[in-house]
Amino acid sequence: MIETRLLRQFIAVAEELHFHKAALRLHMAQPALSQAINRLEEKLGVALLERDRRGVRLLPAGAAFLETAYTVLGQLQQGIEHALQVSQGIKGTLTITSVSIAGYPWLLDTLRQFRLAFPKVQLVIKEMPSATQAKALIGGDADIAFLRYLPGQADNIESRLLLDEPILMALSVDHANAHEAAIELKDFADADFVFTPQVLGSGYHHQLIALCEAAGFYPRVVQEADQLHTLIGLVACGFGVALVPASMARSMSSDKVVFRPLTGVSSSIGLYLNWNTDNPSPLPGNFFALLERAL
Amino acid sequence: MIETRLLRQFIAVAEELHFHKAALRLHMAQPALSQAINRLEEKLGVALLERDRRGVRLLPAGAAFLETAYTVLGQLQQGIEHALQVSQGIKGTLTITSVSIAGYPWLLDTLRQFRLAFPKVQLVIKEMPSATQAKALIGGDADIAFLRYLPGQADNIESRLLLDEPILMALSVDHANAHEAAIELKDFADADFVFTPQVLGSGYHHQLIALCEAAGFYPRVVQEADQLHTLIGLVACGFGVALVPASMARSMSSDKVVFRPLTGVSSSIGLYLNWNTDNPSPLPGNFFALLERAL
DNA sequence: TTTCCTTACGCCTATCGTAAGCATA
DNA sequence: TATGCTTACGATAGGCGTAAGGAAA
Repeated sequence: MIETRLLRQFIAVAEELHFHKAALRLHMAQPALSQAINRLEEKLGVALLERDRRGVRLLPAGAAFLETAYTVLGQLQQGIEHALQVSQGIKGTLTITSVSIAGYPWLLDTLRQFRLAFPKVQLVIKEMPSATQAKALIGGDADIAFLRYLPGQADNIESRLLLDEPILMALSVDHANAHEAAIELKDFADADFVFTPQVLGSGYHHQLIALCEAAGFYPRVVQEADQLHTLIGLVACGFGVALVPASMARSMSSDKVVFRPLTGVSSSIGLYLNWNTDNPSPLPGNFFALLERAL
Repeated sequence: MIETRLLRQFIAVAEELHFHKAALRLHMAQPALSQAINRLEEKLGVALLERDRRGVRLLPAGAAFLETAYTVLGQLQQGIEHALQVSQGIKGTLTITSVSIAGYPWLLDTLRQFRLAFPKVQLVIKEMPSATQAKALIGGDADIAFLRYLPGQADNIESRLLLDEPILMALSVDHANAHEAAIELKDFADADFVFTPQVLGSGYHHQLIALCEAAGFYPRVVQEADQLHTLIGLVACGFGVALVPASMARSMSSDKVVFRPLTGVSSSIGLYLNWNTDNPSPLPGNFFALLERAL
């Protein structure tokens, strides 16, 4: 196969068009360079240079291969530098999954700071349900996950509770209870609920169901939707009421929906930061350092 | 420096994620491969792989460098094939210069056939005055030139007379002599002429002046223009008359201009095919083979 | 005779293979 | 004990240098 040493030797000869001068540049003896170029031509199966009394000239194939030599060596050099920067966390891709980000200004702020601090790092941000996030994290498709529950089992996943936020009842402004300052959950035993779907392993869904059961009823779900902001939309349209984290109230202000705290039940839901301890990338660490300051 | 052998060895390990299997693929002993990868990592100054009890895994820098290894080897392979095709005349660039091509259907036909026969060859066609063509040919900026005279001197330029065409007088249809079947040149001693400019070394211009002098006068030039078809335009507008090769009459039919043969003088002008015998490209030869059949 | 590339041939060192070492399950 | 990577060390061959060869001006 063609070694890069041969490419460098060919470049020297092609640029000097003089074996002796090229050999000087390469700090080697001229006959050895002749041999090297002969080897190269033999390996390629094409004559690259024409040598005669008038000197050395590039043949068309030689001119074409010179371009190749330049690009190959250039790309290799670039690749080396790229790999160095990746190892230092200057370049690379950081994939972050999260539940709806809009409710957490400190997270948006950290993302913005990260982009400023590491402009060459491509930030991939994916909003998805907690269960999907957990799979992505374990599968190596995500580096950092902001989700609703502790994934449990997998021993290479580490978690940290970032915050514990109250659960609010979202009501249409037209709802009978819309003007009460606080809500008694048990008053909603017969209400129509809109809910996120029950996905296997979705701690969020389970927590809300458990909350209702503690209040003495099992919620009647009239409509499901994946995204919390879709739920809010459904509430606004009068489909029913919804239980949502307090952060939603901050990000989804609407004149058709009101958010009311619950009384009589201990109702809160956590937001957990999760990461894979086997992930060898230095990028999550860099991100955590910025996150620490924003919290 | 990083040799391509190291790249291939790294690719094998990165794909197998198992030193022994990779060594088998490379037909070498496993310890030697360990050493090779260690050398690579040392040369790069970055760890590419993580080896421990659980096996071998790619570090982020390793994943990045794997991409580099693929592209570098791929580009090298492509470059080798490209050089081969260039040497065979399948790929490359063929630059042809010519006087106005429109009058020579066989030339257009050959160009079309060449494109069909060698679709990967980029045909560069430049129309320019003969003197400029000669310079381009000597300077290596053109491979083949169709021009009006023998460039002389330069001993690495070879010429061939392709055809010798009559010179016609172009007249406005309103001209007094427009309805004569043939023209006596000496009758135009006092006529207004439009002419190509006198460029140093332009045999074409000299030939036409000599023609007039043989008829006993020096033409009064009222307007100059570079391009023959511009001259015809000027004739149509009534600027004067012009002497042009017969091929122009074929390509520039106009109801405002008539072309008349000259009587009483031996008037013809050659079209010469010229090429540089030092040109190592196989493309001109391929072109000539097609040209031969079209003539 | 000088210039400049190639051929001939011996030497050297980078790379390889074999064998031993070491950690883990 | 088996697996799998590394270290140690002797063997080898690809590539280099010196010297001679050959063609042209």
